[in-house]
Amino acid sequence: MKEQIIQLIVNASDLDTELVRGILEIPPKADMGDFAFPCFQLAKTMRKAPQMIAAELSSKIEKPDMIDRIEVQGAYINFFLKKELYVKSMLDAIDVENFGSSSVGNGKTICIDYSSPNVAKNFHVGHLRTTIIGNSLYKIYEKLGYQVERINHLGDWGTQFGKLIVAYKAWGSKEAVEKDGVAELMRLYVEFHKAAEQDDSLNDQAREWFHQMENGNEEALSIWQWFVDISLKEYKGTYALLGMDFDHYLGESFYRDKTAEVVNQLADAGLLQESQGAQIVDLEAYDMPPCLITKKDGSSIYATRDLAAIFYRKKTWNFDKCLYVTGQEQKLHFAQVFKVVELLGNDWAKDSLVHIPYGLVSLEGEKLSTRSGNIIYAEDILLEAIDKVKQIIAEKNPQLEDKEQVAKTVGVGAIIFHDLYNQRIKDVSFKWEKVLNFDGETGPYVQYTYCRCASILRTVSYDSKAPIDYSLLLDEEAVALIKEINRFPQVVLDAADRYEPSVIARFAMDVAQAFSRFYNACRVNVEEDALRNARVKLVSLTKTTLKDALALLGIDCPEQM
RNA sequence: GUGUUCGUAGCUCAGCUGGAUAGAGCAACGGCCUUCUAAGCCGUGGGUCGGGGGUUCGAAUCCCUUCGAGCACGCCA
Repeated sequence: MKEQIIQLIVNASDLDTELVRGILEIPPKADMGDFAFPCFQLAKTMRKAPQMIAAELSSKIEKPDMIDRIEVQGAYINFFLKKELYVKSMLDAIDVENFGSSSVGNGKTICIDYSSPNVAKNFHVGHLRTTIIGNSLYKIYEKLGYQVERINHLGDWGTQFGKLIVAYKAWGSKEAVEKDGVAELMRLYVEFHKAAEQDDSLNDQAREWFHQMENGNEEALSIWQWFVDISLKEYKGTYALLGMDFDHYLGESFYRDKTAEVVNQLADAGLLQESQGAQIVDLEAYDMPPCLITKKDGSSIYATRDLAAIFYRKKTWNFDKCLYVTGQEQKLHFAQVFKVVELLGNDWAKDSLVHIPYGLVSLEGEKLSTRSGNIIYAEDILLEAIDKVKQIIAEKNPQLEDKEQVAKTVGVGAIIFHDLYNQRIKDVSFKWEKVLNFDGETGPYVQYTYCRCASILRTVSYDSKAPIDYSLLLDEEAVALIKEINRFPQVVLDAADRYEPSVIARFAMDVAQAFSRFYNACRVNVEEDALRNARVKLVSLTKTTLKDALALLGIDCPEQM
């Protein structure tokens, strides 16, 4: 219908079709019409007051049957469509099976590097963000037809393992590590740092053990592997709770035999310079500090391993894009690494390597830090949320079946939604009372709305094959809901373009709010068959849209709660 | 110091590829459960869009400047 209006204006004005398409907009409020054509920017070329242009242009437009009326308000020409036809055209355009899907990504591959926790360290609120954002981007791109490779680039290599081995040998035991897992490894790590402050020789021992690891020392590697396995087991428990998974666990250790080639390439290309004993790539020409490639002792650093990973991924999956979901504090690091890739003659680096930063998580205004005890584990948050949901169920819906499963779906959904509802770049101040609030703009609200839809479809009898009389869906609330739902395909594309899951979360909220208004204003279970069938159709469409939208965030919907 | 991100209602945030009286939620107050789940709906109050310039017919939105906050800036990742 938009196209038809564009055509009407073009016919009446001799304006360029694309120009008209660009100007035509949807008014901020329903009582201003369904489409609006502001004439301000035509004033310059037509050398007339915009109000006059609007008046003259509107008088030249031949009003077809689909339009109820055309009104001029100032410089705006407002088009009011015949609601019945508009509603029908919107609903007909929706292919329920593939609503929101697209083929724009067909034949293209996207690698997403996310979550990537540091092995032997606890999985806290901050890690939750990259995991949840990355997972949502995966769902969004999959919806658009892309082949997506989910990569967990574990921090499983480096000097810290030398430290851990020293600490384990000095103060640890097999039993304690097996019993307490990552928590015990963290304790050993902290213990090491305390002791190293007094005795610097411990640092030398640690470096020596890491050196042994790099040289393939069996004892060192078997302890390291054990620590990795223990950590991974815990992380996978958290992933399972979140309902998330990866296609590849390829940590930094995977690239340890692939960094030498990168260094050689850089040397051959004449990009390496020695500086204070280290090897660097100078990036002054690009207004950036130098990128450190090898330390003065010759060993590789994270930039080197990131470079090796990029080339490995390009070779293995020939990605069209490779996304990095990490904190915004790493912005400079990725800018440097991407530039180095480009300087090696890889033109694709410019468009296909993308850092997706997110804001810092603080705890009640204070920085997260293990040492001061300012730390909250991801799993604890999820379990607290689930527990809170159980309490609410006991209070509001004690006869509910499947209480455990519902509590998990709603509790985890609340945490994920809370994390994705705002723009990812915003810093987050973690507050329990916010996270555990399930009223208003929250995941449980959207899920609750979904349950209301499900409940109607369960209890109301209707004929799913009966033809729908669209003239019965003209209540203000119904039209508003249909307009909202209709945005879904564009919303998914916008979210992908901006790498911004919050766009989807906001959309889910808008649909849920529009439905709640419809629900309160329009009863579905009415006597008249035709009206009941029409409204059920809308409820059913709302239900699948909410489910699909939440699925793009990584959130499930219970049928009852 | 340099770079970068952010600054919108008491709080948390939408809106930012320029357009009609700046929108939600939370908190406060007042209504709505004998009919589809009240984790809901309706209403009231609450804003110099950090400040100042500029571009424009039009700026929360673009540019400059200034103030404030976070983050980064070589051998951690």
